[in-house]
Amino acid sequence: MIYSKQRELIMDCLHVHPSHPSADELYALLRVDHPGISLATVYRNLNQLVECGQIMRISVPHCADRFDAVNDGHYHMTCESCGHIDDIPREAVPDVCKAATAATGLDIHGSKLIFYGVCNACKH
Amino acid sequence: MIYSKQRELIMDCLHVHPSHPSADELYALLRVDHPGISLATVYRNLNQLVECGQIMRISVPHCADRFDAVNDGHYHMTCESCGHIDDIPREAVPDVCKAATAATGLDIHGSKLIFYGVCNACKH
DNA sequence: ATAGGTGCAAAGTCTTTGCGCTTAA
DNA sequence: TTAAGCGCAAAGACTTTGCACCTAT
Repeated sequence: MIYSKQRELIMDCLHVHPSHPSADELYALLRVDHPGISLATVYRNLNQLVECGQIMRISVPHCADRFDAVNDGHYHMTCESCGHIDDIPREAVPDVCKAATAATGLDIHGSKLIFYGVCNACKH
Repeated sequence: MIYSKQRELIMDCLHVHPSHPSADELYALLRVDHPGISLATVYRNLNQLVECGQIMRISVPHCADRFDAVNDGHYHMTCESCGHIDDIPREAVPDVCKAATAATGLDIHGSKLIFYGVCNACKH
């Protein structure tokens, strides 16, 4: 993967905004300082960065994908009230793949897990 | 929810085809015997049936939703090779919500979990 | 030099919605 | 009778892609 200024900007932006922005939100953020950047470029680079493991894709059914610069296998909870996404550490969740493999004998390679709930800000 | 012939047909079709069809696949199946049915009706009824808990929606990121007439909280594995969806019994997987709630103190209401792997037919 | 990246606009996929007509209760 | 459902076609949300130009190596 050869260097590109745009990819660096996207990576930086994700680091500065750990709020799990969507491609669109990222695009809006980037355009402030780089009005020439294109939404297609944002999508293309996000896909590349996910592909090579530098970032993490958060797929919430029926919502735009969100992205996380921290790719350490942690999980996420989406707030049903405000849409905010909380991080849930990896250690908080048992290894479902291992369990399902042991119980079924299936050849399971991975899984996607997303939690739904109410964030602390909305609870109060 | 008042009775509708179309909804009954959709429900029947889902029972006859436990292969977790998508709205489109269901539409194609239904049209064989009921050429007048509309795709919008299929979508509307599937949403209603999910809403009232009669069927289960299977959301695989970046794929059309699939539907399962058996709504007992079991899980699914999508085959990375052929797209086939295997059932994984509820008991095969630990209660991730309880674990995550205990570990984080967050107010977690539910979760979506999908497995990726290779089905037995493709493995051989 | 050339493989890969970019911006733009168009297209693609899946799903929902507005509307006038039909049907269950 | 009237609230709910239907079929149709149009629109919506999100994402990808084709193309001509640009840039890193």
